[in-house]
Amino acid sequence: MSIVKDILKQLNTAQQSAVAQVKGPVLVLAGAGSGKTRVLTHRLAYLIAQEGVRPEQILAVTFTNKAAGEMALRARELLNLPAVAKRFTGFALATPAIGTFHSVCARILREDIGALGALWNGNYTIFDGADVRKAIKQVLSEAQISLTDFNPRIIAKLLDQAKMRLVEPEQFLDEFKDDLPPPVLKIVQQIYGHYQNYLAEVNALDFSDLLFKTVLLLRDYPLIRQKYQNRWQYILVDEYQDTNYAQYEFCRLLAAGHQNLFVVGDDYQSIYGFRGANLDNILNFTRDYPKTKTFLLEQNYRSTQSILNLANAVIAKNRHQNKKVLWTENPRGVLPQIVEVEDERAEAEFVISQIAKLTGKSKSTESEESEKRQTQELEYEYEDQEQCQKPGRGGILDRVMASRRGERPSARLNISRSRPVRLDGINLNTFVVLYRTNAQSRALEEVLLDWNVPYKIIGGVRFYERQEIKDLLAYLRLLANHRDLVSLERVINIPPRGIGPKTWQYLATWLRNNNFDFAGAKQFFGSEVARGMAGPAKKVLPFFTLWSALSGELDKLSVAEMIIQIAESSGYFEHLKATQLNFTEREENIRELASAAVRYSTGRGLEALRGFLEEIALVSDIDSLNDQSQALTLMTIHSAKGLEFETVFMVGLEQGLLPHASATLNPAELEEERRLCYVGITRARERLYLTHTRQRQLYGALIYPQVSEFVAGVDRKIVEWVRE
DNA sequence: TTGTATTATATTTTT
DNA sequence: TATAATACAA
Ligand SMILES: Nc1ncnc2c1ncn2[C@@H]1O[C@H](COP(=O)(O)OP(=O)(O)OP(=O)(O)O)[C@@H](O)[C@H]1O
Repeated sequence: MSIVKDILKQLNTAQQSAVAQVKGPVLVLAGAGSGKTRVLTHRLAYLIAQEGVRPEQILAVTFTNKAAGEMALRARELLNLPAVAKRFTGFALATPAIGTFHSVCARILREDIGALGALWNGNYTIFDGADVRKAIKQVLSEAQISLTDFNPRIIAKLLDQAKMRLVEPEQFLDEFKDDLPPPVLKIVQQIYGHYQNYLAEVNALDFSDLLFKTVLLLRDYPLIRQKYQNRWQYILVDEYQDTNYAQYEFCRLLAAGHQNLFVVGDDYQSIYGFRGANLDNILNFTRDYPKTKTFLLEQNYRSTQSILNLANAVIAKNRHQNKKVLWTENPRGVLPQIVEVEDERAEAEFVISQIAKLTGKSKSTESEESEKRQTQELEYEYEDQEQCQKPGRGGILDRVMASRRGERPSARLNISRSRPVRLDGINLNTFVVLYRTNAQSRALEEVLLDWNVPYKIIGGVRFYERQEIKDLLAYLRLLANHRDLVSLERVINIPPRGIGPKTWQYLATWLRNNNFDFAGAKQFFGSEVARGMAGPAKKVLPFFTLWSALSGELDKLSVAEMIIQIAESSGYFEHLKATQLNFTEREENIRELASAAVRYSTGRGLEALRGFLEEIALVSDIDSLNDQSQALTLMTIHSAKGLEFETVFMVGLEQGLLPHASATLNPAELEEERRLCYVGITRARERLYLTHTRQRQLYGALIYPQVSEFVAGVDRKIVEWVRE
């Protein structure tokens, strides 16, 4: 069969053997850029084309939604199927289930959470961190526990850890006795129990619950377990080194029968320890699955020899890891540079001037020298320029950034050595700036703005976290799940209806005592008002009238229409106009939310609404990254996982930043920081610049950092040390 | 109840 | 340094 041949043709022999190992557990353990993701994608296609596996029998788990989309697209290409724009939105026939752990679990729970016998149903709301903290506060105040003694942030973190370790409230005392002193332990356990009850009452789940509850379903309910074990005969998992215990159990339970579990990963790249990732999942895979066939991929296709040399030198200092060989046939390339600059602004200016030099837009002598050093790969950058001129349709974030950039389509630069340089016509997408903390993006942003360089920031304050967006989403969430008290509290007085804490307490209690009967509430408060009763009834009645009108229209309107309908009929737009100086911008954002809804689906009713809300709850900023919009991308090293760029700038290579100050004492955390450094370095295909400053503004104070211990003292044969 | 002013507080990475 | 929590006046 020629399709199968084509699939295998694009792989080396080691990759081919891994792809063709159809049955049983398979571990692909390999370094950065060795084609792990490629192997996973090709295996997906291979199973269908060669083995005749029905697509819907395959589950592929990726680390981001974006990776899921790309994998689906690539697999269809390999199978000669026409591309479809549609995303994976359910467990459809004739398509494999491809998604993140969270999105796959969210869908399982939509179908089956009712089986748990608690108050949750398929319309559940997904709580983000802010919602969780509000819920915890509510629980604390009900239990009369002092907020100052038990910081909701810290509680949230503990409960998150518990769930990632599959610890239920009853087991909390045993499992966390080494982590907390006894009196605290006892109280946190109580809070945990109350919190879970509260979530059930308001029909909500937090991020960790998505996995936690799914694993409980699979573990304790044989019929459900069998259903999914039969549904997915083949399970593929990318980035396995960053799975936590709950995810490990999820895979183990699903694969328990057929054992067709195919995982790929790189222990050098485990960087999500703070999210419960357990390196031992991958290191002990062969012990947990004795029949495992292991494949090592040792050829790197991404980076130049010079970049790999540095990467290997950095990671060699770690102890808790498998030894791996990584080589490449790629050209030696230019040496990575470690550049010392004055401060964080100079850091940003270095990035800009270096881009100008590399793309030959500068006439300065330095740039000619550096041009001479370049390898021939630069050529195709120029070819790409023309095609990439038009700014892409892009996601929400692109639009937001574009509007922030204003009307200036081209970038005019003044390099510090005074010659004006234009950066237009340059494909900025081949560059990326990586940093350890989001806060570092601020200085970069300022300088880029000064110099009119188009940029986009991944992470930080996200579009969906803007106030007006959260307000509108709260209305939508309430329509999908009217028990969601956290959303109700948010919108009950927006726009202002004269409802403060007292009336809110009264209303919340009434609803909880009356089974969240909104129709009943409207009647009850209506009759109170009719009887001429003063007090809360008069204030809350308009809200219930609004709610009943909106929910009556749910089936008639698309999500986008509903968004506008809410903003208009609730008086939200007017409220913005009356109270906000930048109300046009905020109104624009709301209309942009509506466009996002259209892009998701034009369907009507609860089903469409639920899907849209789920999508929004689970998107990460990185999902909006596309290569069409012409802008320099800035992101954390964490977000860059799995990506590659021709030129990478890593900024802030300093003690205290990378490794981060909070990790320098603990050897395990220090190793994770070093892996983070390794991940950053190995994103680069051709050129790599690591910068560090002589002085930097940190939390208001001026500090004089040392160069990062990860690169300090690296041989001049491996890196070029530069002082600006 | 609402809006503003002051003060405290924590500043790593994210689904 | 920013944001959140709190206090107080209108
Ligand atoms: N056999 C091959 N022939 C040519 N190019 C390949 C081959 N295998 C992988 N590549 C290329 O190497 C690069 C890295 O591949 P991929 O992203 O799959 O690696 P990875 O191991 O998942 O990397 P990482 O662990 O860093 O995320 C990609 O550009 C890919 O197209």
